[in-house]
Amino acid sequence: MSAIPLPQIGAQPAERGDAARNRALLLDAAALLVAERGVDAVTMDAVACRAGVGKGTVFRRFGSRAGLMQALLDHTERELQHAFMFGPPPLGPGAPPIDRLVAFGRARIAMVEVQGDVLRAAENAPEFRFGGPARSLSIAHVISLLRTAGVEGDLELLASALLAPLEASLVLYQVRDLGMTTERLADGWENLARRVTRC
Amino acid sequence: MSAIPLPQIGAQPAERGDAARNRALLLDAAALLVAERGVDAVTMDAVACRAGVGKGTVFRRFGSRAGLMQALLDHTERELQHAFMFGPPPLGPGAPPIDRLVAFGRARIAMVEVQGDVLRAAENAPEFRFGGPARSLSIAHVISLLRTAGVEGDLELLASALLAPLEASLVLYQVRDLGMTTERLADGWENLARRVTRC
DNA sequence: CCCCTAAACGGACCACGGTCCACTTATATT
DNA sequence: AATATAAGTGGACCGTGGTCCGTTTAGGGG
Repeated sequence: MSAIPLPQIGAQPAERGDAARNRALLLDAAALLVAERGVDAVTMDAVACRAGVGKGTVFRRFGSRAGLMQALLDHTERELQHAFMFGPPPLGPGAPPIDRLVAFGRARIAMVEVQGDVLRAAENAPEFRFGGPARSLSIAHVISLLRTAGVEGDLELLASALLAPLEASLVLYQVRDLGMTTERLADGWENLARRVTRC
Repeated sequence: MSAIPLPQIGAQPAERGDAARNRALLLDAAALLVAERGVDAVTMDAVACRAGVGKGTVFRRFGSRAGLMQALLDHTERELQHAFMFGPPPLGPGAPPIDRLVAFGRARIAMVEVQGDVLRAAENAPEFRFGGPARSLSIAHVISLLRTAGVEGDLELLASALLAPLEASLVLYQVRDLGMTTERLADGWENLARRVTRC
């Protein structure tokens, strides 16, 4: 009897070559569809067809439409994360926490401005929406900033409350249906953040 | 040539008798389904069947599933509106604006506690979600309270930001998936409201 | 009482998200 | 190279929300 394989510890058994290739193919197809026909055209069938694979494969790789959208955002999301963790001030370390917080809010609104539709589509995931890794990191970051700023109280809830008005669906509604500018939204959020962290 | 009918001015041409009867039938059926089998069992087909009408009728009356849910909430929603407009303090007029604001937040969280599922299902309406009458009234109310409290700045955005963390989907996630108690949420929201209106 | 018309009706139909499972294939082991 | 097996694949299938349109009916005016 040989030893149990145990390929990696603490990681999934690694993805098979064809699987990885198909993932890339699917992401390309999806991105292309978004670019040329809008997010509504990103149908699971359409993506599958365009990538030349079966529909089942799309679901196997991404779990759901929202999961696919999430994957589509992954790059941008990581960039933002990297920026506020290691990048230059005021977003990254080095600036006063409140300035970093404000910069963070502005960055997210800017992200909605450019990726709004995909972002909103990704929010339709009962499981990912609030518990996903991106969101969790954001929450943790905001909590940390609040703590550093000396804010007291239930920081977890305060962070949630600060993040809530940055949800893509709300921001898009305010911009597209109410005609608010993103500058106004950003200023409004800064106002909120400063009020919350004041005293 | 006779005068133009003009049944009502400023109102829709009035609903036909059978239409009104069917609306009631459908609402009953939907409420019953919610009560005995949960909100997920409230399928448009199921409601139609149970009410003894065709599916098309459900859509004609309520526009969409979210619209039906909205209608299901109408009574409770009106009650809350009445309470904060005409009811006793601290929710109604007579108490200091900040106390009224806090009471309002608590009331909404309580509403989520009891009608959460329906509320969340009603939120899935691209058009109703933020622009619906209930939401508009809430916004207006909060704006008015903020103004009375002497808060300055972009009150519309501030009100939005205060309402955002009260969204049913978020509250339900915090309660059911994170195990937070509604008391904690209510206290957290009070904390937020007081910080925002402070100074 | 009849007739006319706008409103309401119903259910066939469609598109899409998601599931399932019999079949194929990559890769590790020998 | 042969084999074993877990992973991957594809597309038929399903339920549901939503649309469409030919038919029915309420109810007011003559």
